[in-house]
Amino acid sequence: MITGEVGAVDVRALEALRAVRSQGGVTRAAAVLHLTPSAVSQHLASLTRQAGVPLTERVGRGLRLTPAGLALADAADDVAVALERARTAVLDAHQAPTGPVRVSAFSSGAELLLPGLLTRLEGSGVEVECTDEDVPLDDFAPLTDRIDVVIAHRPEGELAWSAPGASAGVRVVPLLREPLDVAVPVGHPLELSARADGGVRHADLAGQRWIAVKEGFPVGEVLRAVLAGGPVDGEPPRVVSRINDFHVVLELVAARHGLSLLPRYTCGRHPGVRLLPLLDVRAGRQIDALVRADTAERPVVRRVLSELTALARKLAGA
Amino acid sequence: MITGEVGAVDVRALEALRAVRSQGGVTRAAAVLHLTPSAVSQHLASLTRQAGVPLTERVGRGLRLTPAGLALADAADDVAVALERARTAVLDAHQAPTGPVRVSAFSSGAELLLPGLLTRLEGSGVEVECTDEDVPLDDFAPLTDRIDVVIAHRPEGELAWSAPGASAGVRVVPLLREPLDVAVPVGHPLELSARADGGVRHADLAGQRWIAVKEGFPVGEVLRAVLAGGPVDGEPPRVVSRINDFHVVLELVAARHGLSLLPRYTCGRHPGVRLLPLLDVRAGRQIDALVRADTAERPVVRRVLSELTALARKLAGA
DNA sequence: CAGACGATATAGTAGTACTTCACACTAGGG
DNA sequence: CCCTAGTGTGAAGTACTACTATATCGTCTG
Repeated sequence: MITGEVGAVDVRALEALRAVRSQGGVTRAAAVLHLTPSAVSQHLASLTRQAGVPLTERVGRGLRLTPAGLALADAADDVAVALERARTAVLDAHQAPTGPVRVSAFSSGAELLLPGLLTRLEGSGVEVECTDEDVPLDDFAPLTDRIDVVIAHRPEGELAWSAPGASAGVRVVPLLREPLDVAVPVGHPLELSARADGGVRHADLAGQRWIAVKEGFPVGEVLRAVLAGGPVDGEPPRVVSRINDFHVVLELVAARHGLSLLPRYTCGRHPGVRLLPLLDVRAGRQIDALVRADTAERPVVRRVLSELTALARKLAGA
Repeated sequence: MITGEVGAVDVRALEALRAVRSQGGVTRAAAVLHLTPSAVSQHLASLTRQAGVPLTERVGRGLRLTPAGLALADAADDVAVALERARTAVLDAHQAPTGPVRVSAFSSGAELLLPGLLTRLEGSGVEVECTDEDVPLDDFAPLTDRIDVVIAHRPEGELAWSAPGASAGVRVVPLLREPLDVAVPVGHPLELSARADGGVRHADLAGQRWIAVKEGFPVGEVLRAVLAGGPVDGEPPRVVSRINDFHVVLELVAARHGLSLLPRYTCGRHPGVRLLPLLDVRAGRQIDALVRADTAERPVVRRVLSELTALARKLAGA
């Protein structure tokens, strides 16, 4: 027997491994687990000792899971799911799903979905605790360690949420697709030309000044893709501002400081701004709910998800 | 919040619940877990407290799982499987399957299969630890808590191993079917009549004296069923002895103390006994390997099982 | 080269998971 | 009938192990 340490693999150690994978480091993993980095490190050491194979490798001053570590983490996902199923099997079976659920959304998604969600769950015993979390694309998945249901958005078509392994064990529940329109101030030449046509075309966008979101944030790539459909009129498009809050963007557009690409349902009500559909380019964002596989087993969470999808269906239909 | 106890369900408590189900009691469960009954009882209490629903109910001076308890135990099976998968994922991945495996068989099955199994695994690094365990039909499944691979037999056709819940979480790997023949001493009238016919018929068995196995043991029911095909010649068949060891039975048959129903492959080599096939009644026993679902995930165990099935195929073909 | 930050190692501590022991209850016999 | 042998359960004690606190080492940044 070469195996230095025999005995059942510890579930908490597996939990630590999962956290390290999703958070990308011992320190942050420790944070979401409410532990000290030392404890997490010891868990990793214990697992590594049992495996005989290194599960982590140093990269810079940080840490990364080896292929073996990733494999074990995947297995750990199944363990977590099975455990949650066990708890659900009886522990919550006899009573209606109730209790606290942490839900987050990026700000415009929060406006769109959270009020309706709260209304639907009023008096149901489900206590939705809301947060707004607007983060770069790659940072959505790790949030699921702290937050049960993460409402996130991404440029449509992209696989996304497929980060190196950070999003393993995270389930993606598609909610709705929201088209992105060109936002122009009332009275803008494009508005007039669009009145006949029903929208604008790629070629119409020549020489405009644009307001985009900050680098790395979800919808930013879409604007770049639309404009890069070919240098418009030979002249490269200019991005004059980078603003994340759509309300600010709307005000800037209304004040004729530039155009922008904005989601239709969320931004369609500003009196000084018209949203003009893009006729020859397909532009949109996909809104998803991100849930960890084990979290998704909790009946309360399932309830919240079903309300969310129902709500989204209604919104997309209207 | 009514939930008195919050916090993750303990895997060891689930393990205890599983053992109580399969062993049918706290004391025996404690034995297979290498714990005291008190510890097991406390685990049950902990789970019950979290569930809010009683998981066990008293019956006589013993104990039985409630439906809720059975449901939770089923979920616990999945947890155990997931954990074993996790361990396998890495811990044993890099090395060929090796190590100790406990295998048991009922005595005649042991004769039939164990020598071949040991030969096939010679020098493979798999250390097969053999035991012979000949127990009543219902007691085979619980053995899987102490023994990795339990080779058992049952009257063919019966679902069997479907005891109240004791066999939940136990996988059945069919090995081979062995016909049961009528054993007669050489020179017996039936032997002569069978020479032309190729076997005996139900009607031929009138008025014979029979040697059966003890009450409750696997093949006993088959003899009863064969003879009960209708009172043979009006006269009810007489069972004069109850012997479990087939070698003893063979000696008794050879010494003309009665006939018996014996498995063909295992008992066909005695010089003083002829085995005559039953022509108009289908009689046989099914030989299976019983393995707990989580145990079956261990690579060494899978190796042993694959060798066993291969060996059985070869035997059935010959 | 400081200095900040990340992971890890060691020693100490607090909690918990078990055992031990004592008890309550049921079943079966003398 | 009581008595014994069996069952599961509860309370107190103990040993362990899972975590924290603290210190150290390595790596990137200004």
